[in-house]
Amino acid sequence: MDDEPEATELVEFNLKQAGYAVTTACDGAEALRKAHAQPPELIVLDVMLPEMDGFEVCKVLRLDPVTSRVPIIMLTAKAAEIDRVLGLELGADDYLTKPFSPRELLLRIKKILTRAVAEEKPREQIRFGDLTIDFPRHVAAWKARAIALTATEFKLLVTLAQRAGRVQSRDSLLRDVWEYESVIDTRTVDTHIRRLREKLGPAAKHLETIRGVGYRFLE
Amino acid sequence: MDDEPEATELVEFNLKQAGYAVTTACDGAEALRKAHAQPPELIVLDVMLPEMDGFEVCKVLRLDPVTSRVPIIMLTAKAAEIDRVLGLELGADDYLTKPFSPRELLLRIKKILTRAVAEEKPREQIRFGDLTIDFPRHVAAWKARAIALTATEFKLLVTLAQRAGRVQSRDSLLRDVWEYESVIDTRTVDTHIRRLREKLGPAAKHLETIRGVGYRFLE
DNA sequence: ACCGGTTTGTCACGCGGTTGTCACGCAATT
DNA sequence: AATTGCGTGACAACCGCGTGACAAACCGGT
Repeated sequence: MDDEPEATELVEFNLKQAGYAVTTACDGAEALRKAHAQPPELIVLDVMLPEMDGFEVCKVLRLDPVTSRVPIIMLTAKAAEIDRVLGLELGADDYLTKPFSPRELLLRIKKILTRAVAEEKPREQIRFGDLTIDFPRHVAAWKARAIALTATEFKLLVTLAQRAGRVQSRDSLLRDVWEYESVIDTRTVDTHIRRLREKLGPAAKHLETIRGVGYRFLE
Repeated sequence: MDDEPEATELVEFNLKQAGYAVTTACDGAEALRKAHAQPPELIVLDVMLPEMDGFEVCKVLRLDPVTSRVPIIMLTAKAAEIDRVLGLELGADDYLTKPFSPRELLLRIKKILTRAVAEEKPREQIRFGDLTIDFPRHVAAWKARAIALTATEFKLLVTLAQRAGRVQSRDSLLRDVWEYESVIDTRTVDTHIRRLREKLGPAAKHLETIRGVGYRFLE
């Protein structure tokens, strides 16, 4: 998905050469439509797009449950934008600054895809010591003893645990857990973290506060 | 690295003329040895080589972690080979078909080198000897031992480390770390540098003061 | 539709760590 | 020797976060 036709073709050619199945789109709306209809394993997204820019596309892709977990590699012209791209405001998985070599892009794609399949398995059920989180059953447990959590609390826990080790800002948590109702106070996150900690009891040690930044799930 | 001595000399002469430091090799094995011992910034590689051909050399260079990220320009006689050269199998960054002009070669080299420095930054985890800085985890560590830093201190460290080797004035640090315009005293930077040094302990040797100018992160 | 209990978002308050500032003294530069 | 620049210690204001409380929204059962 790119604005310059020849750049799109170059990427397409190299990816197909490498054995990947490729679908292209020449603007953001088309990209969103195709991605929703048939979610790909990975998305290469240019920031510079006609009409809707790559940032917007990225946000929408993350909001749509169908595509929210698809890895995204962003192509950007300015190095100054990387903080926005990776800083979980957008939540891209990787990025490249233009101009880039096809080889570099292939390396990134390979890396992300192997990581994705490695993470695919334990996604249904995550374990951290005595803490178990069963995603499909919607149950969290401490030493085989179930912990009664509300929907929001569970979603918050899952969101933190899935990105274990990585700091999540309040804004990014609001996006992922509350699916962006932008009118919500960031302090609301605090309250739910507190309730989570109360209910988790001893397992609350996994929930770490990074002052001035956000929260982190400690492994 | 070429098979015909006079062609090698021609390339070598032109590159040195342009101010590059050049090392040559007259066969594949020698090229690999030299490249591994002292990885260059860029490799110009002829396909036609005695014993091991350029394709083989290219593959081995890519497999060796020491040289896997070094850009490669391949010199080839046949236009038909370019797909193989640029594709995933070999992963060269660019190519030239013989005969070519020295000027053309210089242009390609320049383009790739400027691209390489632009791509150097995208790292979410930086290492300098025993000092590790993990951006998404928001953790700095010395010899695998975490260092407790506040939000501002961490941001200051990251800003300095990302531009390692380059001096940063107090004003530019204020802009990058504190983000808003300087309603803040420049001496405030000193205090935070001090606190950083205290907490970094032995790793503080990376933080250098350039009197009258600013601060620099030493590698 | 009604009602009780639960869930959820918001607010005010207070503590404690963080942060910006200043004065002082030393070191380097002139 | 004078001057400029930086490190150091101390301190006060501030801000971010945890906490308790509360009301609105929600949900399931009758």
